[in-house]
Amino acid sequence: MNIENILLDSIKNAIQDLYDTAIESQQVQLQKTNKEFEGNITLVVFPLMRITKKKPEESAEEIGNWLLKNDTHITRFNVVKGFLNLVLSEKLWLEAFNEVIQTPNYGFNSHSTGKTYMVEYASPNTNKPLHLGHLRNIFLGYSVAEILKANGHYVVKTQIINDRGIHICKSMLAWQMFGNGETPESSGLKGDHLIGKYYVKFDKEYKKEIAELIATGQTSEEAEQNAPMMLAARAMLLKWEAKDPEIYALWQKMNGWVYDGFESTYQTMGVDFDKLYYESDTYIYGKDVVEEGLQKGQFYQKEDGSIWCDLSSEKLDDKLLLRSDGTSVYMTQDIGTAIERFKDYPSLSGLIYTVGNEQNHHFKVLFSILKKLGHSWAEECYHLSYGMVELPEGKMKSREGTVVDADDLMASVIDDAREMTKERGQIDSLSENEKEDLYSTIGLGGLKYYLLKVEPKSKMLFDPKESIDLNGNTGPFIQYAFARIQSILRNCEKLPANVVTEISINNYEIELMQHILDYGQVISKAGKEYSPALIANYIYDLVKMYNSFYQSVSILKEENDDVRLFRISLSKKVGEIVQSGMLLLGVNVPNRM
RNA sequence: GGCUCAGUAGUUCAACUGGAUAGAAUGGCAGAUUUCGGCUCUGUUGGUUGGGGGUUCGACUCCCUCCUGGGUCACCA
Repeated sequence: MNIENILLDSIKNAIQDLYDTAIESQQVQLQKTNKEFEGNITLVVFPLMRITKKKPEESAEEIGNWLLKNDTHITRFNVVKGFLNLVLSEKLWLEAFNEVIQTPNYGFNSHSTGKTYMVEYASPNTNKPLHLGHLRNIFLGYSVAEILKANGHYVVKTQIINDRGIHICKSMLAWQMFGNGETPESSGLKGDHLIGKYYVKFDKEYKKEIAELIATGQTSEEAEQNAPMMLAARAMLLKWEAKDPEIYALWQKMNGWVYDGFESTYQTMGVDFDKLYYESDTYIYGKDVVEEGLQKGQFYQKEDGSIWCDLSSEKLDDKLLLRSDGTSVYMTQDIGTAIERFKDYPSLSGLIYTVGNEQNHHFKVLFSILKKLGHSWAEECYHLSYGMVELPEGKMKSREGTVVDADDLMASVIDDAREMTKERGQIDSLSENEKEDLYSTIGLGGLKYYLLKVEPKSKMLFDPKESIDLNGNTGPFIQYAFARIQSILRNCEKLPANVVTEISINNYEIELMQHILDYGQVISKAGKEYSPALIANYIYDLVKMYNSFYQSVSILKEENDDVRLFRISLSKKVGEIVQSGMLLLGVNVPNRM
């Protein structure tokens, strides 16, 4: 049962009857009634003025009277300017609510769309540990994958690991020169942190060398090119490409350390992947596709032999795909990798790339080229572009050491949660293990929620103090509401399958039910717009409404049996939605805290 | 310079894609209750939506033009 659809039909009938005109559903504008007026749903009559040929107030009055007479669901109405505010019967709300509590997986699309999407996120370089920017990326990608599943799609979660190139060689070289055989075991450092340490070391020594060369009279560009460290790193890259056994073994060993480190970070984060791609495999992809495109006339060749794609029809500059020496560029591999993924997963409908907004242009070009190559699925590729995370003191800069490390940050929010929960929590009955789980549920929940509640595409400010705050629009605030509901459910009698629909209910309850009825639409919209923020804000509103309701009535002590059971059922349903919605964000909710 | 995205209470974010007097949170101030878990709730304070013009019943939203700040535009990865 969809209340808006019921109203829609009634309104169409009203227009037919009153003005002898058939109208389309799109011409009927319904919205929630503003708080300051009485009513649940409001019809905006301005767009209908052409049909009624009367003043807005008059038209609204006429339609309102017709509805009152002919639709038993409408109990009252009032008109404010061009807005017709309708009050629906309590019974209608309760009937709709009964339907909600009988629907399994309420809000989720229960029948499969048959479509499969691949969501790519994380995609780190293997020369340093993850940082705050990765956290936003990974939480976003993971959440969008969950939201797509809730919409009935199949999802393959993936990442492409940038495991080759000059940056790795820098770490390898520094380790060879200064490492004395240090390992994660011998140093006690996480593998990714160990490698990161040598990447920094490289940079330091390299700068020293540059300074020395400049002192001998070289320009800074010359010095950057000629510094022995850089020459050695380049030489190492060439050896790697030639699969030199010694270098290759070193590369495998050091990457192995990094993967172990990443794995442990992902585990703490609570995210996973279905399929991994490595750049050391994928960097060769794409060349043949480009050659083939040239044959078919989709691309063109310049006199020097370089191959280009003409994108003037898309109002984009032409894009280089193969250099004159025949080597490939980033775009080449991205084209090849996309096509390869469709070979690996023939049922794929589209790809979602979770990548920062500095690559907006890159993906625009990528999708245009894929379309030009005749891949219809290019239409369903999407760049999930997100804004930079900034700190109160400005941007994160690795050179200035202001990068917030992912492992450190997570450990610190969990510590904070421990402190606060010890002071205020009601957790004496929990075992030590359960307590530790709880601290990470709260700490990480706060962090994830904080990073996801902002619209992905806008840049955001990260204030460490605020991220695990307990008040306001925060994860722990929502978790607390859930824990309180669970406390009620522990102390109540068994609930019947249905709620009695002849009881009298108040505005808090109607507002809550109305909001609950929106859940499915919110999930669907969040899926279409790839926006976890919509889910976060929806849950927050739900919890605020519930808290007001909780404060204003008594639930377990209500004497009327039917009303009490209704209020408990309502609480239970709110709890379930909070839990399922938060899980879409990758956030757990605790039974006690 | 070309293209592109953004600019909303002191601060951090919303605004159902053109709808009512632009909403929350936080901060400040003033209250509630001793309960079904106070990590709660209710008031109040705070805005020329960067400036200016236009489109219409109606603009944060669409168009034009300035101002400010990002990003991007490599035979770099």
